[in-house]
Amino acid sequence: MPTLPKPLRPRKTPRQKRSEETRELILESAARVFAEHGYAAGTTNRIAEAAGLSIGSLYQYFPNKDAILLQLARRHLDEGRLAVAAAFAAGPPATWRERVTVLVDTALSVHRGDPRLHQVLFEESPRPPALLAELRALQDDLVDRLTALLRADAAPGAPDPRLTAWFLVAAVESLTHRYLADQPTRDRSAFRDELVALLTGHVLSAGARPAEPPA
Amino acid sequence: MPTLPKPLRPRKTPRQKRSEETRELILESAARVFAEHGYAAGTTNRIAEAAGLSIGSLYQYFPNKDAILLQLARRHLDEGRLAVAAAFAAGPPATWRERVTVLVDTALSVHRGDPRLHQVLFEESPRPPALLAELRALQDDLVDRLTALLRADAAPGAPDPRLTAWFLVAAVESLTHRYLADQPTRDRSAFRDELVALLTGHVLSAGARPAEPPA
Amino acid sequence: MPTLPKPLRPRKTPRQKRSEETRELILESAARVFAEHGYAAGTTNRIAEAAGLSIGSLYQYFPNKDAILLQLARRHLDEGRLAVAAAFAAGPPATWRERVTVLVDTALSVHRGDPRLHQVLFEESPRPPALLAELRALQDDLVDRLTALLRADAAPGAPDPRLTAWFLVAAVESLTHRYLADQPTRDRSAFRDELVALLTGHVLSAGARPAEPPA
Amino acid sequence: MPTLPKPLRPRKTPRQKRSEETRELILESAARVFAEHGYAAGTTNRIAEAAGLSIGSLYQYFPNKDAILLQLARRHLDEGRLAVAAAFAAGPPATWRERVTVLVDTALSVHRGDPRLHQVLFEESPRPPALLAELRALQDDLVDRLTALLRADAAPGAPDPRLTAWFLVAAVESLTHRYLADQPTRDRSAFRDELVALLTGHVLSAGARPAEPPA
DNA sequence: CATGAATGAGGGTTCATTCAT
DNA sequence: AATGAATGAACCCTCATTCAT
Repeated sequence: MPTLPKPLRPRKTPRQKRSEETRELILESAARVFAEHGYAAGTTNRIAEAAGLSIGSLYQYFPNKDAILLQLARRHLDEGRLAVAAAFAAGPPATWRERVTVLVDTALSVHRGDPRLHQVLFEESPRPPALLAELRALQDDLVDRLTALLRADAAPGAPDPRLTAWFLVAAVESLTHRYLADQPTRDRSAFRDELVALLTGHVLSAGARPAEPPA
Repeated sequence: MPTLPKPLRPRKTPRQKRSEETRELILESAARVFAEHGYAAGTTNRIAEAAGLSIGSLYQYFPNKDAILLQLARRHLDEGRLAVAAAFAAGPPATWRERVTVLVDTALSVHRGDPRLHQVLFEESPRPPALLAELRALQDDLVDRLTALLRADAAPGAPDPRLTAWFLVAAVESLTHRYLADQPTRDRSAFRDELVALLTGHVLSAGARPAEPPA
Repeated sequence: MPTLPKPLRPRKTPRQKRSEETRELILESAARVFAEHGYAAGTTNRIAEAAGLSIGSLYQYFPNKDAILLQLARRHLDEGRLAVAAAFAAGPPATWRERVTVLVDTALSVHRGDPRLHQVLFEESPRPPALLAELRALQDDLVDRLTALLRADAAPGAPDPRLTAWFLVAAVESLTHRYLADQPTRDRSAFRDELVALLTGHVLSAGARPAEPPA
Repeated sequence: MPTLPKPLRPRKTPRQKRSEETRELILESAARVFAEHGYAAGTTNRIAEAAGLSIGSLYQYFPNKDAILLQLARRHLDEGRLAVAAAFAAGPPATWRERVTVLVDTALSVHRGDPRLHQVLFEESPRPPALLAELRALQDDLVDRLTALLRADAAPGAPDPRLTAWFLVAAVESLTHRYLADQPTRDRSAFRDELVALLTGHVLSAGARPAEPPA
C-alpha cells in the first residue's frame, strides 16, 4: 500500500486504543497508590493525580473506586490462573523436585510485582464474595491437582494427602510473599533453592514414592 | 445525695487502679472492634460504644486512635517476646524436633486470639516505623538464636544457616496464620504434626547433625 | 426539698430537651431552605448554615438529607390528618355551606405555612412510596367521607358522587395553594367567600338535597 | 433591540434547515428526559444521548442547560397563547357554558402532552424572572378578557369580577393538571362535564346575566 | 460541525477530635 | 473525670461545560 500523503493518513491513536491506554494508566497508578497507601488512604483523588488526570476523567473510566480495585484483583488472579495452567499444560513434570520448582518459580514471578499490593487487594480491601470465591477456587484447583499426584505416589500409611497438598500451596505462596517483603537475603536463588529443598524433602518423606533420580 | 461526713467517706478509691481498668476495657473493646471491622471502619465512636463509654472519655485515656492501635500492637509483640523468652528460658530443648515443636506451639498459642486482629495490627494499619522496628527486632532475635543453634550443629557444606533460621521462623508464623484463616482441616493437631514434620525434616537434612534420638 | 445552693441546682436544658430543640431548629431551617431553593439546590450545607450549625452537627440529628425531607413531609401530613379529624370530630356540620367552609378554612390554615415548601415536599422531591401512600390515603379518606355524605343527600340522576367529592377536595387544595402563590387579591376573606360559594353552589346543584335554610 | 444576556442568546443563527431540525430533535429529547427524570436528574448528557448526539454537539445548539429549558417553556407558553387567541379569535362564544367549555377543552389539549413536563418547566426548575413574567402576563391577559366579559354581564352587587375571572382561570388549569396526575376517573368526559358544570354554575350565580339559551 | 475525553466545582456524607457543661 | 454535641477536613462521586482533534 502506498504511503498516503500526510494529511490523509489515518489519524493515529484511534479512539478505542487511546481509551484503552487511559484505562491502563489509571490501573497502573491505582496499583502504585494502593501499594503505597493501602486501601482506605488510596483515595480516588490520589489515584487521579498519580495518573495525571482530573478526578472527573477517572470516573469516566471506572464507575467507582472498588471497580478499580476489582479489576486490579482480577488481573492478579488471571495471572495466577495462567501461570498454573502453563505449569501443568504438558502434564506435570516427572519428579517432585521439578514439580515444586515449577510452583516456586511461578509464585515468584506472580508476586514479583508488589507484595504490598497483593496484600491490599486480597486481604485489606473489601473483597466482593465473587472475588473471594474465585480466589479460593484457584487455590483449591491447585490443591486438587497436587492431591491427585500425591495419591498416585502415596505410600501406605502416608498422612492425609490433601493436607500435604495444602501445605505445598500455602508454603509456596506465603513464604514467597514474605520473602519479597522481608528480603532476608539479597540472593533470590538461595531463597528459591532452600524453599524447593524444604518442600521436596517434605513431600518425599511424607510418603511419596521417591521416583526421583538419587540426589 | 447529701455529702457524707468526711470520716465516713470511703477511703479514696485507688484512682490509679480504676484508671488502669478503664484503659484495659478500652483496649479490649478496640481489639474486638478492629478485628471485626478492620482499621478504617474501626471508628473511635464504635470503640467507645463497645466499651460502654462516651467518646469524650475514651479520649481521656488515649490521645488518639493510633495510640490505641499502637498499644494493642505492642502487647502482641510483648506476648511474642515473652513466649520466645519462655521457650528458651532454661536453654533450648535438646532435639530439633522439640525445638520446632516449641516454636509451633508458641505460634499457635500467640495467634489463637484472633488472626484477623493480628492482620489489622501488623499489616493493614499505618504502622509507625518504631513499631516496625520492634517487630523486626523480635523476629531477628529469634532468627539469631536459631542461627546460633544451627551453626553449632552445622555439617560442613550446609547452606547459609541464617537463611535456614529465617525459613523456620517465617514458615511457623506464616503457615500458622494461614491455617487459622483457611482451616484446611478441622483437626488442629494434624496441622501441628505436619508442620513440625515439615520443618524438622528440613533442618536435619539441611545439615544439622542428626543429634536426635531416632524417631 | 430545701432549695439547693445555686451551684448545685440541677442544670437547665436537660440533654433530651436541648437535643429536641436542635432537631427542631434544623427542621425549621430546612423548611426555609427547601422553600427558597427547591430540593436539589437545598443542600445540606445550606441547611446547616441556615441553622447556624456545622455540617457535622446536622448529621448527628438526621442520617441524611432525605430523612430531613421526610420528617418535614410527615409533619405536613400529620397536620392535615389532624385538621380533617378535627373538622369531622363532632360529626359533619349540618349544611353543605358549613361543610365546605370547614374544608376551605382547614386548607387555608394548613397551607398557610409556605406553599412553595408544600410543592417541594410533595411534588419535586423524591417521595418514598410509603409517603405517597400516606398522602393518597389521606386524600382518599377525605373523599370517602364526602362521598358518603353526598350519597346520603343524593337526588336521583345526580352525577357520580365520588367524582364530585374528588372535585371538592381537589379544588379546595389546588385553589388554596394557587391563591397563596398567586395572591390575586390581598383580601383573603374575599377568596374564601368566593371559593365557598363556588363549591357550595356546585354540590347543591349537583344533586344534593338542598337541606339548607333558604339563602 | 437590546442585547440579550450572553448565556441566553442562541449560539448561532440557524441558517440551515438541517440545523433547525437538530435543534428540534434536542428539544424533543429534552422534553422526554425532563419529564421522566425531573430537572436536576435531567442531565445534559442524558439529553444528548436521547437525541443520539454527542454532548459536544448539543452545546453547539444551546449555550447551556437552562437555555434548553427556557426554550421548552416558551413553547408551552406560546402554545397557550395560541390556544387563547384561537378561542377568542372570532369573538368569545355567546354563552358562558360555551365559553367555559372552550377554556376547559383548551386546557385539556395543552396539558395533554405531559403534565409532568409542565410541572418541571414551571414549578421545579429555576425559572428566570423573564419567564415568570411572561407566564403571569399570559394568565393576566386571560383574566383580563374574562373580567371584561363578566363586567359586561354583571348584575349589580356581584362580587369582584376580577376575582371571579381568576377563579375561572385557576380552576381550569389547576384541576385539569390535577386530574391528569390523579385520574380519579378514567372517563375524561365525565371530568370535563363536571368541571364545565362547576364553573358555569358559578359564573352564572356569581351574577352574570343568564343570557343563555335554556340548555 | 461533530466528537467525546477532560475538567473541576460542588454535593452528600463520615469520622477523628475538641470543648463546654 | 465524664459526657456527647459540635466541628470541619476529607472522602467518594456527579455533572455542566470546554476544547483538542
